[in-house]
Amino acid sequence: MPRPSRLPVHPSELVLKALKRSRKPLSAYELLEKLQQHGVKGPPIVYRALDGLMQKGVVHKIKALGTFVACNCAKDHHHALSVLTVCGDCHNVMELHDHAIIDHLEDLRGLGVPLQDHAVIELPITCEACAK
Amino acid sequence: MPRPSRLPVHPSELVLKALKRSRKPLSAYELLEKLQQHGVKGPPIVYRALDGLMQKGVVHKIKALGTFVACNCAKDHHHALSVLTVCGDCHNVMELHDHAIIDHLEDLRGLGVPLQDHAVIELPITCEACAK
DNA sequence: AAATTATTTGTTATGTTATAACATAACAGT
DNA sequence: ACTGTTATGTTATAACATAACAAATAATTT
Repeated sequence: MPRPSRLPVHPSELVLKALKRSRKPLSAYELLEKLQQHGVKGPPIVYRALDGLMQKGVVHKIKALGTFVACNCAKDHHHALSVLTVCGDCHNVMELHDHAIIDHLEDLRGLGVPLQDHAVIELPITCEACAK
Repeated sequence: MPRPSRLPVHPSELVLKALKRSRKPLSAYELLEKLQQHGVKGPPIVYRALDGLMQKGVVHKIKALGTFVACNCAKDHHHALSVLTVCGDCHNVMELHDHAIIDHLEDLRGLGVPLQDHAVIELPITCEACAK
């Protein structure tokens, strides 16, 4: 039996690039499908890559949908908090960078809510397009 | 009003009671297991009951955990917004009834965020016990 | 450098959460 | 009681996630 070969490119690079190319959030299995052509074989590889990227804060999980997005912040720009809107109708996701909003949510700490560092807050909305 | 069911008791009653009895959020499959003795046979019955209860606003889904809780508000007390804290460590969930916090989150609308009616906002926290 | 150990990466199998698809029973209006 | 509609029951499967193990790389000791 031939020895199994390692992947030519590191999984987390592949995953991050795929997420950046995608305009919408992707599920782990959508990522897997896309990356199979690059030799990625199973879910654990994708999930481990996602875990690492989430710890670095460059990828967020959308819990409402079970999908993942690349953070589209400027590279060296670290929020204490990430804020995502999720439309309940069309499931579109947007990351908000408006500091008025981010700071407003940070203010919850002052009201006694011990928010996690680098917390990701999902706001269930009805987007303008779906409101009509 | 739900329609009579072939089961001795209507599924949504069974589900709601089970959730109220439980001190912690339950998954649909935990509910199923508990309710099998009452004749509930499959996941869809549980999920449909949960959907109905969520529409009425008496049950919330914790998306971060894939579990469900009974709203412990006063019966006739309807929030425009529900706020849950979820500890990332111990996964404890609490529903907040502090109006300072609820109103603060409502204020997001004034900042241009078209929050859904009866939106459920999950706040990722580290609870006091786990902070140590 | 070789041997030892720890860590990471790859793979298989399985666990968990949720819904599709279809069948049947209850109600409303005729 | 027939028929259309909707709620409910059932089976099967889709979608999401991780446990457990194997193999390879990296780090550490000798």
